[in-house]
Amino acid sequence: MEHRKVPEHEAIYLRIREMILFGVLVPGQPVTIQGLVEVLDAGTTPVREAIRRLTAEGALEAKGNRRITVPELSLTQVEELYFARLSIEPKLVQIAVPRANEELTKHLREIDNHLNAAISEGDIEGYLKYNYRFHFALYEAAGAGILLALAQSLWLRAGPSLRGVLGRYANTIQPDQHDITIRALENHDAATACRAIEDDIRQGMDQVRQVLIFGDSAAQNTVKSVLAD
Amino acid sequence: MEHRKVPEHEAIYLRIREMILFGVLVPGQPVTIQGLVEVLDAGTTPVREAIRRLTAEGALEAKGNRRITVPELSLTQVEELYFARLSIEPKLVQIAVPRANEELTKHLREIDNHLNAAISEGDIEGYLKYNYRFHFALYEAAGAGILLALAQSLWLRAGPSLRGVLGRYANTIQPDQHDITIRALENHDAATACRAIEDDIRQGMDQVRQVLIFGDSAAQNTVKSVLAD
DNA sequence: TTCTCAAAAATATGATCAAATATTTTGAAC
DNA sequence: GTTCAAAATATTTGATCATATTTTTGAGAA
Repeated sequence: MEHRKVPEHEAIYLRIREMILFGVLVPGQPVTIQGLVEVLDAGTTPVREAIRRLTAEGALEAKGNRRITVPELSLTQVEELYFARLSIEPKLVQIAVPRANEELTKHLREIDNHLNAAISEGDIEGYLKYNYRFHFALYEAAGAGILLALAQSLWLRAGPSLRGVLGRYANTIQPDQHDITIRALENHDAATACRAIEDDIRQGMDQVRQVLIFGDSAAQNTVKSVLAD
Repeated sequence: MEHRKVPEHEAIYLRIREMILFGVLVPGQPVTIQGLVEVLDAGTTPVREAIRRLTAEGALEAKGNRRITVPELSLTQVEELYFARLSIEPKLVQIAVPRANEELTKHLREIDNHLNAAISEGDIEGYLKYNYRFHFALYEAAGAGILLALAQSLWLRAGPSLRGVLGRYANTIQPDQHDITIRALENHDAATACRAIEDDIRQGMDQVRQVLIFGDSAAQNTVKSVLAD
């Protein structure tokens, strides 16, 4: 049995990463090395290395004065992410479609069921996790490591802010795009799959954008108006 | 005098980064922490942190067995970079054009002069450095930090392989696109500037691609045929 | 306010331990 | 006696930790 021992710095990296992706650490929150050392009961060196990695990925932000925080997105940064996600993620889907097999669609359906369950239970964290898993199970199928890494970085950047709005407007979540995506995969219909993922990205990013432009009160209405179309 | 001291790990990061970008470290080359500690005359912790950062950026590759190398690009990876660079970098130019002022174009012209001098002297390293500076002086003018970080990562990934081919075919370098770009900036002509950068990216990446497909002997001819168009 | 200084946090060093690779040794078969 | 491969050993490198040093912050005094 090949049980490769995962180095501490790798394990710590993954733990902090999840804390960022799934809402334990929120935008603007200061992150101290010492603090993480205590919370995670780890040594300073592994925590330090994990933080450097996450900073390089844009999941954390190194302020000038040796302070580190979870980034708060500005409006222009949201626009950048909007553009970048729409450039990279549909491409991953396009590559993945011809490589998709029944195993993949079955797996995606499983994840999507968990996702829907989480939504109906109002389980935000569950929603975030299964949504993440859905997208990256799909993206990984493309076998395109560089684009995948870019997508990972983009999710790490968008994740915390996305969580912020979803936490407030969980009821407006529209998982329909996932169904469409899976069906398109089964039909080897790349164009439809790409469009579904594009729409999925737009839905999420639009909410973040609306909150930034109009403040908290706006996102709800915006989403409702989209639903009414 | 406010001389904020740059932390060792930051300085080391920058040094290793340059070694990767400008050809001291070549694709496939194993990189050891201990080795860098000796070469750079540094402590293990700063080197370690710098390596984690560079690994996250794709400038280095962590093999399973705790080994680290400068990545060798596969053909599919080159295609990924091709696509990603063409997605991100022209967008940065598009954003930069309306923000460009005389100071910027003057600076770019300066860099471009150095670049041309380096080419006529057959100074590969100089070429690489000024080419890098040209692109990122332009990209930075966009004021789009996230897209800029993505572009940086893409250059770190493409750089070593690009150097490999340029080192062999320095005489085929076509810096014309830079002239076109600067003039387009002066005319606030975003479309032309974007197209020039696209062509610039294509020229470089095509050479890498050709070498990967047909081996060393092919790139020269391919470039010539492009010139003959 | 501005300055000083102590506490807290980040940074960096070097030592120690563990893991992986490289080298040598061993021993059986031919 | 030679060859080859497996075992044993040595060496290199990576991972982590404890500790010392430096930097920053922020409270309180001038």
